[in-house]
Amino acid sequence: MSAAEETPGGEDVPWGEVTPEAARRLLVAAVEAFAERGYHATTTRDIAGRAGMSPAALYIHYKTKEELLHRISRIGHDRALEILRAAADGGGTAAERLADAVRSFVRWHAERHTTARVVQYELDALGPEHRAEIVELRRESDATVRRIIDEGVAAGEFDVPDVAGTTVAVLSLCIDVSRWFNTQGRRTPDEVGALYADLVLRMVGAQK
Amino acid sequence: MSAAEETPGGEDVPWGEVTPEAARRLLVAAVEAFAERGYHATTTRDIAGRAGMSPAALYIHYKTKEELLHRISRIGHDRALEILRAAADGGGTAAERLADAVRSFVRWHAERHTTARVVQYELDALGPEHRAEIVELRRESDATVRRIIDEGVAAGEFDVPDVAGTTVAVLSLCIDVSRWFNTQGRRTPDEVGALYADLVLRMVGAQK
DNA sequence: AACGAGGGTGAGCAAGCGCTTAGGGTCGCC
DNA sequence: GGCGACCCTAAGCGCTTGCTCACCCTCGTT
Repeated sequence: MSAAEETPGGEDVPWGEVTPEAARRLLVAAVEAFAERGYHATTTRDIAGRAGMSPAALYIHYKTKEELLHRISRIGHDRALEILRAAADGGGTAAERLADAVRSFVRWHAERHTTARVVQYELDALGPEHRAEIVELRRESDATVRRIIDEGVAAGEFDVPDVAGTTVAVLSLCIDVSRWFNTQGRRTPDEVGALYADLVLRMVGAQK
Repeated sequence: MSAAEETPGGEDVPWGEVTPEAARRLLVAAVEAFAERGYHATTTRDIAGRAGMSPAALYIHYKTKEELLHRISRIGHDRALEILRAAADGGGTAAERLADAVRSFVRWHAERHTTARVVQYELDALGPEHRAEIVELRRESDATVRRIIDEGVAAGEFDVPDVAGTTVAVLSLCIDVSRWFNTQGRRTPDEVGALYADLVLRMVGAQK
């Protein structure tokens, strides 16, 4: 059920669900290129070159450059939503679930910040139907976080005057990690996740 | 000293400092186009067309398309920094100054979200020297916010375990407003500014 | 009336784009 | 060992891109 396959060792293999191997190599190359230069500034020749293939090889596995972006975006959004739902459906108080959601969501946006950058910031490059499909997934992410906050308010754990606005702010804060996070930087994904979980608990007025 | 000229009536005229008028029309057209489609997806023909001119007219006023982006980015960053500094240098407690900074900074990112989107998200499209110049302005924005938080901690107003990390988070939160804010949406720039000022005060543990 | 300067245009160049097509090498399978 | 299925490539088509260039129109000045 997971969006990422696992090795016998047990760790995640990103893009493990993309087969055959040549198609996966192209997709990984596209993620890197899109993250570095943006979708429109990336050429199909560049993608194919990074995957060690000729420009024409791309079109054996994908109909268009936009289909590549869509596949990346779809898989990434599925994974992000899965992470949020796992936290929301976990046990514990609303504060614990919210902290858990933010921690794992932020960690993903930091660790996979190349993927996340494409997923979160290249939405407008998708065609209309593909964009609509992705927008729907985002709505579900929003609803998942909002539900946790709602429950925290109902339980008296949180003090939140504006649930809808706070939900947008929380998600926006987490997503933007993929823009500024740098692997060379001082903080690890775990540290950023912990910091952000703390900040978000403060935003919702959870008592420590 | 203001980055925006004023009419006799007193209200801001954005891009008022750009002359002559034809150059300003082109720049405004470029801001709209870049915000809608992104820098790389925008053609010089599109920019000139929006300004009611032929493609060649653009090159009378700007050497390259990149110079247009740089002018936009430079003016926008100057304005953003000016807003932050005005709040930081204003009177009152650290909490009042921080709330003021967030409120006006967010309001600008919401009101001028087309400009802000270009300014904040098209940094990578700049050439190396131009990018370096803009990165330096961002460092100054960061330092300005950090100073307010530092002072609040020193005065015992705030409780912030990680000042550097919290500064990044606060700026990131504000900047990302330009990505999701929609003029058609339910909230006014003022409302978002007020909400975010409240959220940020909670993040730094300011007592109400 | 002549003129020079500066802001504008129509046409188009060289390069690069997304994508297609004809064909070739390498398999497993009978 | 013959053969079709599957990947992949070299070459290139039609189009768009950023940008240029030769020319022109509209001024204020003399």
